[in-house]
Amino acid sequence: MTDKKNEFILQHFLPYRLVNTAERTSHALSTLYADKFNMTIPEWRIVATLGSQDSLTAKVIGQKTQMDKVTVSRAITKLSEKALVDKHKDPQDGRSVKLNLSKAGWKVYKTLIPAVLAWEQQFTAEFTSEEMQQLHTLLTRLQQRLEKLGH
Amino acid sequence: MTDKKNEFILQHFLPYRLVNTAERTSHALSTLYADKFNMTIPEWRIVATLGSQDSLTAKVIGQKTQMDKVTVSRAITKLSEKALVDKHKDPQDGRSVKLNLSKAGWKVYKTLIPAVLAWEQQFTAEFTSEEMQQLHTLLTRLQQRLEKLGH
DNA sequence: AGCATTTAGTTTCATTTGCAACAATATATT
DNA sequence: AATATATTGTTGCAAATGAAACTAAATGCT
Repeated sequence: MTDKKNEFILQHFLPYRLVNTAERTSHALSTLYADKFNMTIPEWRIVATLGSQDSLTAKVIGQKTQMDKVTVSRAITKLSEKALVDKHKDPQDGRSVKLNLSKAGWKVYKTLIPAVLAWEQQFTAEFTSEEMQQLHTLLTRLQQRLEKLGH
Repeated sequence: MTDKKNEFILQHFLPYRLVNTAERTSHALSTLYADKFNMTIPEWRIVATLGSQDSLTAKVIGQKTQMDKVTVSRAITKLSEKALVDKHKDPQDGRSVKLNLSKAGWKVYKTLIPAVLAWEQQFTAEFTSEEMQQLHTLLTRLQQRLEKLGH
């Protein structure tokens, strides 16, 4: 009988499982904003962020969404080209650009939010609210742990 | 007083939280195989997979690791160039290639596994085994849910 | 056997991504 | 005030990625 005690199984390895679940979730969700609105993840995140709080700079959006400034910059350029966000210079700081959802951007936002919330509802339909609470707590603790380990 | 009940907050949205936690975890872990061994995620996954079960085809590896066949193909090419895996034609099927870790591949595997397990240990150090069990169960159920929803 | 269909893996192409270098502006130091 | 340093955002470049087209081999069908 071979010794299985020390065997490493990728499919049981937490980082792999996290990434795999996240990727599949993300891909499933993306059909909502990609198929209908031809938006990428960064674009969706920016629209979602500006929807809750208007007039943010690219920098702040990067901090809030944890995205690289290059990613944010490029997504903003696209959203601006699509006329979903308006850019206007910050009078306080000539380097910054303040961003707002345009009328069309708000329309997309107001369509998208119910859709993603409905999807999340479906996704978590079999979880009790205690289990959801558990899941969120565990994710928070993992993130805190990452920070403690320097990431 | 503004109505906050229906406000959408990206940072509380489960898919975002999953992806964010996973990305950060993955990035943290990648220092182990990227910095020292100059390996990508697909390469690491393939080495890890071949370490537990030898003589697999690219197709099987793709199924086990949930990676695209293109990704697998390219990672195998690189691993083969680096002489970490040996390719040899399947005598049963001329289209398939059977893959094995080379001597050097095993050496990398034997170095990497303890390192990633140690890292996982650190990462989850503050979780009780019940909490780990909970987390794994929740991830499994999310994945089952994704499948049920067609993903 | 001969032809169509499926399958394993590779290549091509277009897109995404991140790091590093950069330009423009703001802040700190002297 | 002048110069150095830091910060915001963009661009260039190189690597990673995935969809679709492709090659070669195997299987199914007549």
